[in-house]
Amino acid sequence: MDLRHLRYFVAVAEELHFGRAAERLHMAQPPLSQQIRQLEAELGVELLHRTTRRVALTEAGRVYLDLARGILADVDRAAHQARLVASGAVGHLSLGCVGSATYSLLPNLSRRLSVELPGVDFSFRGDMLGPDQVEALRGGTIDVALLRPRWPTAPSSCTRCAGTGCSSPCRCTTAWPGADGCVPRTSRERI
Amino acid sequence: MDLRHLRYFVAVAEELHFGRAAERLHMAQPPLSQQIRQLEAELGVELLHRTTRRVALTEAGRVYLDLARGILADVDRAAHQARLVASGAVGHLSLGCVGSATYSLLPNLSRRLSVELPGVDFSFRGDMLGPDQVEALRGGTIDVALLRPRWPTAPSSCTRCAGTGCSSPCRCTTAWPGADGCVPRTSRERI
DNA sequence: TAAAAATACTCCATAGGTATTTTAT
DNA sequence: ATAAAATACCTATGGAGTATTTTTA
Repeated sequence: MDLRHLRYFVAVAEELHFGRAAERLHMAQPPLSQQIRQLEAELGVELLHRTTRRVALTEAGRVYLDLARGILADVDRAAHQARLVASGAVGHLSLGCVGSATYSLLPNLSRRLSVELPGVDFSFRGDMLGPDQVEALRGGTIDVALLRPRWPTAPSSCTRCAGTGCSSPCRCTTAWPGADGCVPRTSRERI
Repeated sequence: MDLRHLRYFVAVAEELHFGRAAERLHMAQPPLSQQIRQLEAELGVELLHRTTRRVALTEAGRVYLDLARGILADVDRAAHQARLVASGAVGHLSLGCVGSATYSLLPNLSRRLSVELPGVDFSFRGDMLGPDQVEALRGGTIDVALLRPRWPTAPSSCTRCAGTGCSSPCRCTTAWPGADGCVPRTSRERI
């Protein structure tokens, strides 16, 4: 059973004439007759009652025509939907957010995202720690992490941040005396 | 685009492994890869992100998987439904009924039909004349006509029934003297 | 290095075409 | 007598198989 069978059947059922249906399908009449017979054989049901002079839908044919049309439309819709999701216009997106930005940044961000990407269903998780967000990103729990970037060359020997990057007031003066100020850009600057 | 593409994609998406999916589909791995590539090309969408070591659904793939499963289920349901209708267990049936039986016979009949064929949606037209029922049968307005059978050899020269058959009290004594009683079986007897 | 997907090719099943016959009006 | 579906047979596209290469963890 193929979509081809459904397409052919719909054409014949709409034309009620194998010749015209074949023309509409850009094919010859005999293979069309064959495919319809094949469909009926697979279903074990006569969909079209035909003499050489008249083609008519059976009751089962009428019901199947309706369902076949729906299926063909669904196939098109599915393709369209997949393209929409791939383009990013619709879908789900989960954002993780570090504690300090949860109440300052997130409300405005979420409002603006909803306007710019109305097809996307956003979910936000606030008050997450940096390492937890990395973990969640890896595991797929969140798609986007909002966190402070680690100071590029911050060493794990830093006694204050242990290499994960220091937050605003810290300049690593005691922890990392060699650095010329460990002040990361804030999340706000990145957006 | 074929149902084959959907079936193959569902198998790969469920196994997340081309080799195992091919095995499940009783085919070799290379043609399966080809068909998936072909599906993706037709959609213009990457459904599966794959390296040689890992196969993962994309977001679009997840959405399409859901829709594809639904479509495949609908195809099966449509076949099943067509078989049910062809078997007579479900569908529509329209009965025409002659005037005299409309109030005596029809109520019991409809009640019993609803019980015996619960899947069938009956509609009844009462108070129809014999010739109108024949007309409606031919035109497909009704599927079954309930009427009095014409007396097998009743001549159209009968001045009472004009050949359509006489009703109960008539014995054609004046109209058709040669006959030995023109008493048709009643509709009740036929059921 | 090994497991697994991709590539390259070959083959054959079957969808589709052509010619003809059958059938119902 | 004619229009249209069915039948018979042929062709060729493309789906599936086998062997091999490529890739990444």
